Amino acid sequence: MPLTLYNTLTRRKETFTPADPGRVTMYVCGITAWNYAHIGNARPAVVFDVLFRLLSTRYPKVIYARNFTDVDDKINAASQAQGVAIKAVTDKFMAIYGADMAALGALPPTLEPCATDHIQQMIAMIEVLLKNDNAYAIEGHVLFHVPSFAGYGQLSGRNRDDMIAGARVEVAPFKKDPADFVLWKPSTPDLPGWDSPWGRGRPGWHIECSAMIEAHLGTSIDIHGGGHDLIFPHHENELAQSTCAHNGATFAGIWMHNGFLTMDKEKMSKSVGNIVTVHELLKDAPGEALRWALLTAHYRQPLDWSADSVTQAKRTLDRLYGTLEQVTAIEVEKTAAPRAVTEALEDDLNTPKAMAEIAAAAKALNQATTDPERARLKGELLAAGNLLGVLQQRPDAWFASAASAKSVDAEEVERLIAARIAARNARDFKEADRLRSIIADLGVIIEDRTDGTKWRVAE
RNA sequence: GGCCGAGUGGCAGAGUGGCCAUGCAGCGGAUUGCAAAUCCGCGUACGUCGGUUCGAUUCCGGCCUCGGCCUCCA
Repeated sequence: MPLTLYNTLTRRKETFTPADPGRVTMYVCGITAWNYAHIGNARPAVVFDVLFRLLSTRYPKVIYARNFTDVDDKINAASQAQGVAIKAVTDKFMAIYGADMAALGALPPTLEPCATDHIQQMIAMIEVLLKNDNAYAIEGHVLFHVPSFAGYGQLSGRNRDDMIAGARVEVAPFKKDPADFVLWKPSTPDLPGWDSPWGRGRPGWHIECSAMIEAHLGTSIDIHGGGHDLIFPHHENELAQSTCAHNGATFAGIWMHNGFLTMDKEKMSKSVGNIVTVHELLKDAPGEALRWALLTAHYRQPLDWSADSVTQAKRTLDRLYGTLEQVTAIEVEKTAAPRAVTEALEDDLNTPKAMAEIAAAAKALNQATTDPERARLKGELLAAGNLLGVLQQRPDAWFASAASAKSVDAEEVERLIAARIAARNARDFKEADRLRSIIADLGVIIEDRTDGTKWRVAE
């Protein structure tokens, strides 16, 4: 089945056809490294990780780049407030972000370029834009001249007049056009800056992505992704710059944007203050449960985050790992994921549908009566899980990590279970039930199976 | 004001012009010493008012409600 993806630019689903099937390119806007990432920041990382996994099963080489913005006013402010070097701030939060995303099961991207390593490329691109009359230098600034690009506004679906009418920012007096945006701006001695033909300065926000894409992926890329709020102005401006710098070449084949995470229906945002960081969430829940919760809604839909969504995700995974635990002894047969799962993902990453099919695969495994059947179905379930980036742990490791989140005295539980087994063997069921009731009071559920008594921590 | 989304059963959340989403929770049954796990089964779900249609949750239009972007933002 062909892979179809929704293209923000055309506002419809399109068949994905890479320019070069031997080298598929994807660029996703990452984060500004100034603080802990919140769970909303994690949504694109997880969503595009699923796409990365899916593409990797279809194409021999997929280059996935996710950038870090490491020069920015918020970073400067954090550096001054904390009295530490800028690089100390960015290094710290890039490392934390990497660890957090890894905990969420996101594979490392092929490339993670930093803005400050590409200043020369940015300057070079700005010079091209100046030469092409798409930009002008004035008072130490270089500005992109929006009217010079006829296609401006296509991506976000707005025209210039609307934008000017709705503008909430004061227009700098030296702008030729109110919509013009900064490519380069002067810097002060106390702030980071680089020498340039226009004096010591620093780049505008949008140019870094254009320059890094050109440097690492090429003039045109197959997929450009990011959060919905980046459509305007960030991606609109990137599109304008890159297209103009490359004489009209198509910048990105497909533009993809994930919807927002909300808290009580309101956008999760640091400025609103209704955020919960991945770092904090990981203290109470396995990363895999957070990942599952992030994928329960289609990526373009809004997703309301709550403690309950995590609990529910965890329970669902408990069930799936429970199914896998039952077949621990069965040797896996190497197979592809069930077609239904793959097809769901090929339809614009319909992860909820894929999850429904994973549930069906687990049910089939539970229903299986012969070992060869179990071996095959186990293989299918694991392959399906791998596409979504879940179910790859050993079941006992999953249950152990879930248990460790609560403080349960494992030795005490084991001792009580042994006592209960002795009571059962003596057919003293009254005593056995009394012991189980004590165990239950510890928050532990036990299961008598043919291969012995297992226990796990209740919610 | 301009542009763009969304409103589905107790909760989460897909999808479709006529038949089943799925998961969690709940109820009944099988199984179990009792449980748990698993399996089987159950619940008159589609914001509202009109229109198109043999038939609409699904298409069209009005309305209501909520959210997003237009400024840094995943």
